[in-house]
Amino acid sequence: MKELPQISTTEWQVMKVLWIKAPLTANEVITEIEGVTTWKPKTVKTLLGRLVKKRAIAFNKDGRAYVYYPLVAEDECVKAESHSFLEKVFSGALNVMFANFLEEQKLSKEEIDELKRILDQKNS
Amino acid sequence: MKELPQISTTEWQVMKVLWIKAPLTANEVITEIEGVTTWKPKTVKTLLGRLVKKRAIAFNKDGRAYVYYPLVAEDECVKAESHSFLEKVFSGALNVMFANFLEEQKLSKEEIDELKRILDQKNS
DNA sequence: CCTCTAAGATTACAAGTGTAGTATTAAAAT
DNA sequence: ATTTTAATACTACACTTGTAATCTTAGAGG
Repeated sequence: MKELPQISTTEWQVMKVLWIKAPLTANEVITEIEGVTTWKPKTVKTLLGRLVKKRAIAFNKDGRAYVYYPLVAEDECVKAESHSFLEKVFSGALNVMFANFLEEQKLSKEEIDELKRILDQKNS
Repeated sequence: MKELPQISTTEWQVMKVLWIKAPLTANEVITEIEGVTTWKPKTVKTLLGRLVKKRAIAFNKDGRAYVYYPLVAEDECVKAESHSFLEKVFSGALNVMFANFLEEQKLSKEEIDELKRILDQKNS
């Protein structure tokens, strides 16, 4: 189990496209990101650079261009973020968190049924 | 519906004691916090000052001492934080988030049953 | 009244973040 | 071979955050 770097909110958006579509060149990442944000290309490059420095991603050279890929696993990062959030907001109380989300959010019948299926599986 | 200030991780700890026990003097907050962290008293005072500046809390004077109380509601803040987290990590996909938490975390049978009860209520 | 204490106010300071712009340089085009 | 392009590298810059220390001042104690 490795040390996970701290990944900021904007960096998460970059990681998410890399987790789904890596390997990607900087320009491909920029194209993907432009669908979702209003960031300038240079901003995305900065984020890629910072993620490299943090060792969250790495690249291979293809001529003058870099082709990026993740070094950290998505589920590890998701787990770490989730833990932080749960601690920060709910002091670790998972059931309180669930109850809260279920209160606030509207779920379709299908989603509710899916969650109940998951719970049933856990129960056995 | 008011604008919620940005509340940092450390500031959340202070807010949590105020939400539970306000009104509290700075020293009372410090005492509460000392049970949970290793922060120096001055650190807590800084956080109280920042929260006042952000208008997350306010105070009344009692002689030379300030007595603090929250200006923002806990459930509003919880909701906002939860939304940010859900967006950042799960791109807003609530069911994915649930499934993930249920995968990772261990829940007692009682907790699972409680969640199912909540789900049943939502379903009707 | 004067002194000391302790409360709040101000200052510190490096690292991280959001959001790019400018500089350098290698490769593509002509 | 020289010019142009465009990719990466460096620089910017204000704000937030974590983590306090020092300064100022109003009461508490004598």
